[in-house]
Amino acid sequence: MKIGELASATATKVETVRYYEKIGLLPPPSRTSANYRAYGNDHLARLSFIRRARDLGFTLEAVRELLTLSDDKAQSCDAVDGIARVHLAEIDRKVTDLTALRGELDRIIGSCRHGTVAECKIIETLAPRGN
Amino acid sequence: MKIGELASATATKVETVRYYEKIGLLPPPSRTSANYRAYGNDHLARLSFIRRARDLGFTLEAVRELLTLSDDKAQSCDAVDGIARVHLAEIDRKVTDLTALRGELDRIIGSCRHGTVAECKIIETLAPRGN
DNA sequence: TCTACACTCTGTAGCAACTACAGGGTCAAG
DNA sequence: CTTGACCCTGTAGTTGCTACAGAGTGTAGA
Repeated sequence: MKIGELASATATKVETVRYYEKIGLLPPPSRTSANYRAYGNDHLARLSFIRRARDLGFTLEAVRELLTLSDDKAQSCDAVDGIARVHLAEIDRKVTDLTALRGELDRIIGSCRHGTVAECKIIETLAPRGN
Repeated sequence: MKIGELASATATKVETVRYYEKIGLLPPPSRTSANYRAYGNDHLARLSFIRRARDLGFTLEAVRELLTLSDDKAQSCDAVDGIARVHLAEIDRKVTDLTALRGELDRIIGSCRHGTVAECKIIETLAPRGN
């Protein structure tokens, strides 16, 4: 499989595949005589794993750990569970923050009377001291 | 006012203040004989505005536009309102995405039976083809 | 007066996670 | 035999800072 095929099979850009190789997330494949990368099914599986984890919002560092863990089949699953739980907590924090932000922004926008900038409540809110 | 005072008055790092100057968000202040930056109240007001907008999640590009708009007091407030609404929509999108993500991650974590990695449902979910 | 320490200066490099070239080489179809 | 789609390497850009390095300055205490 050439890099373009691998990329489209995993909805990844070609540059991203090369990037993953460069940072050691995807092992370097063998090369054709023309120096093209030649991928096998193991690469496809690994890249699918990476993409799926990324889609779930895991950082590349977390993905790296998950990959390492998934290679040691005999080990306990708890480390995997731990990484996922930390990530879940992080998402919860972000949702909370964004929701609070959303509320404030909504309030500010609601105060807009569509007059001139001089009377603009949005600008006023941003510059509490009258600017 | 020296840069350190301005920075602590606005809960900003000194490097960030210099960065805002470099990208043209904060006008270059006059200098003391020792080449130290000397800020006035206008700088304080402008930096406060920037920080507040950043806290509300506006990008620096949006902040730049808001600053430009706030300088033209006679203009209509609608452009300001528009920027804020676009930003609100963006936040809504993020919250929606994160909430969906959260649900999926929660489901995955809930399926963990705390056995070995070989039977790990989390890993299995990430690598649909059995890895 | 000396000296220690906190502050300031410029300039550059680093972070995450890609993305986008530039400037070349390769391959298959028509 | 040429056109176009691919592939290669390497570097620089993105956002919004943050962290140095290596220098100068200002001030308070001994």
